Amino acid sequence: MAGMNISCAAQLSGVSAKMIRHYESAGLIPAVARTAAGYRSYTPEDVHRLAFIRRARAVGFGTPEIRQLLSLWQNRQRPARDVKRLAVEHLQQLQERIADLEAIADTLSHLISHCRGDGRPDCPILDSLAAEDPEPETRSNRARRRQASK
Amino acid sequence: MAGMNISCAAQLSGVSAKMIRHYESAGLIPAVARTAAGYRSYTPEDVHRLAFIRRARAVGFGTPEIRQLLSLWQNRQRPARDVKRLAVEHLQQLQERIADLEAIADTLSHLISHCRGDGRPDCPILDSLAAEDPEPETRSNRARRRQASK
DNA sequence: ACTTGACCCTCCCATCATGGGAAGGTTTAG
DNA sequence: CTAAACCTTCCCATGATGGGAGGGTCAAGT
Repeated sequence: MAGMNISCAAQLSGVSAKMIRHYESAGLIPAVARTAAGYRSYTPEDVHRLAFIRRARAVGFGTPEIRQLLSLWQNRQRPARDVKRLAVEHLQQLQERIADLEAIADTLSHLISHCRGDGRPDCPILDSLAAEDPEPETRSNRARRRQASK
Repeated sequence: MAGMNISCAAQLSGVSAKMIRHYESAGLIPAVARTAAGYRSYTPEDVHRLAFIRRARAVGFGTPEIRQLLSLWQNRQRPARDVKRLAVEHLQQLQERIADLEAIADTLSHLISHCRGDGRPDCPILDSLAAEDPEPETRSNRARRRQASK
């Protein structure tokens, strides 16, 4: 019945109007109904779908994964296995990113702890960045090796 | 003397030719010398600077921070304090991102552990994403609160 | 000398999620 | 009837990175 405006749908779903249009153009949500004047008109179901997307994004899923999640959600016959596999893969990616960031943070805090940080110019942080030889263990390093070993 | 080609500089510095041009247009490195034909010509110093940038990026610094690091590096009179402050701020950001990702990963692995993942369709992961009410603790949540409390 | 392959150049486009903003039409309350 | 508050589409920007097209250049082999 009462279709609502995009800004109303935005408030109810917690997704900005900007992003709602974006998701529509990205095909995450089907094109909704329009009023005579061309205004988008949302049903509560549309809003529910948008909120689903918001929550999926909040746990870090990207557009392609969300697309799959939505289709699994719609499908009453889905095997929970498929959902779980998707989630586990995503979790592994998250854990990789966390490990990468932690390695970086460790390197950095190591450097920081060796820097007196007073008014004098000598600083092991800059020294390390300027170092000729040693290539420290970094994300891009390991990513490169991962690539190479594929 | 022997200025080198961009691909040579790329190999020596570990920065792709693509990114070298990019850093130049972004102003991270001054425009280098050109041959008569317009080819960029790099000195060992240029390469050193590029490698500095690569290492700075490897510990996660972004363009603006690297800009500052480079100018501190050039400046023989810099106080180590300034370098350290930059690094500490960056480390804090890293730790925030790590905490955010860990919160997400925790939520996700919690959901996963409750999903049998067999051939049947009921799945707490989808249920949670479709949930009407409870808004789980997420990065965007806290970021929003941080914004709001500023 | 001439061809060929390996370079180099500059632009443009795409990613991913998000927002800013302009130009212009619509609706609604005063 | 007007002004505010909507709505629409389209373009641009972020940040790091790569792909590719179209076109010029250089070095080595014939």
